Amino acid sequence: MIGFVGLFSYLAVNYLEIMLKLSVSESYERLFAAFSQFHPLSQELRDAIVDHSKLMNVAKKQLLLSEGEKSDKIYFIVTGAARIYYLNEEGREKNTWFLFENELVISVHSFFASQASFEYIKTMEDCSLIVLSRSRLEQLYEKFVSFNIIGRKLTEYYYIRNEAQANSLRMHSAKERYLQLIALQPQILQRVSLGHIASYLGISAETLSRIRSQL
Amino acid sequence: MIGFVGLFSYLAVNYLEIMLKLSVSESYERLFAAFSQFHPLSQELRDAIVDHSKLMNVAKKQLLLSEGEKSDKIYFIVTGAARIYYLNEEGREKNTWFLFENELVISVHSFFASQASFEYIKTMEDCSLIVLSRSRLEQLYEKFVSFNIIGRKLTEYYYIRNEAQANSLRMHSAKERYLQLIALQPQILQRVSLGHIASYLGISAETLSRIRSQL
DNA sequence: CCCATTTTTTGACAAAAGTCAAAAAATGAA
DNA sequence: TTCATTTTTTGACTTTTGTCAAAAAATGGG
Repeated sequence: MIGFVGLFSYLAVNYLEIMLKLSVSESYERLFAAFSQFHPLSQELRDAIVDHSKLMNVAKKQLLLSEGEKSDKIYFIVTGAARIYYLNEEGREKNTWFLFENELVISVHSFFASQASFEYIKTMEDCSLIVLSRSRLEQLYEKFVSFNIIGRKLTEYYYIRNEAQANSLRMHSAKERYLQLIALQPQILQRVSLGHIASYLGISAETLSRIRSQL
Repeated sequence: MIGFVGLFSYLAVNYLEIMLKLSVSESYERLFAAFSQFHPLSQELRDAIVDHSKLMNVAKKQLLLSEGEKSDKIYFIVTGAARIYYLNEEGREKNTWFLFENELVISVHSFFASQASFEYIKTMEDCSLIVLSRSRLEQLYEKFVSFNIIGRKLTEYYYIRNEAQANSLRMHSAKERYLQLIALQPQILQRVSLGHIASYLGISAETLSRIRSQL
């Protein structure tokens, strides 16, 4: 009897996963939707993007980039979540970004400047990702000049977010940063542990716990 | 006798200023040199940039942007220096960037996102600036699609710098940030007061003074 | 459902940096 | 050069956040 229940729940989980899994074309539709917010994409460009990239599934807690490597891939998260972190002097992980579905993931310093990375990228959940190598991306920029419009605007968009985060670290106390986070991204609390959130906010887990207890 | 000395030194200063002042074409050559590091510029594009922009001289301590305004101009510093700052809750100026010759100046949040600015831009020295409005810049992007390549790469370049600064604030102590600054930009100490540098490093002037005294 | 593992909380104390006030030093306009 | 103004330094004390250790709570694989 227990065997049957076990088998049933196993099948049910797989069924759920199949239900949640997007087809290849649905996945690319999401990428194109994200890109076309900035500038329309020709069918030819869409086809070239599909040709040059690949869709892959990655389990949770898998490294997409390690310190010392050169980041030569850009990821679009179709489903799932990832985080970017570095190791401080004592070897503790410090998160700098959390990224979710419909967002692009790179290590900025490493990818844009072709330098060895000082940061790590790791999935936080099972992910479906569209992966494009740096060289393939550059080929697309060369072949489709108007793709540079999208590239420019996407870069501007992530730049703004980066600035906002940097300014938040400069301008606000730990408590204000936490309140800002739950006001602007409340879903993050459902998907990310408090320890990870604390390091993202630039504070210790203990300090975050104390901030939360006095609210 | 004192009158003559005074007159002489007055003339000498003016002579120096004239010597240092660049002609219009020399000024634009500097802009083009900065841009062509990323991608060659056609003569047609160069002409259009000259047509769409203007060269202006601004005295030191003049505001280029105030809080609440929409930043709709991008500045290229031909000569001089500027700083970006915001006012904290107590109304104190906090510097976020120092910018010098051959660098572009915008308020990222305001310019890219067309939002009212929370920051100020002020010259720190007499400046010679090339000014381009946002709408003119967009016209250039539309008319010269390949200009988007330059725009994209420039945005990537400043994005990297912004990330590096944000990471420096996150990863290093006040003392480390100061040592990094004098290692990487020693000239900054000659041109910017310690009070301004302290707020740029995210510390009080007193803390910077103590860091310096114990070196 | 259970137990090992991970995460979060709490307490006591330490370290880093801020604040305020006053003195010292540097700057710059007449 | 001189004097007023601005900038920098110094001392005493406070605040914020970090660290270490241990307990409590939550999670998740078998």
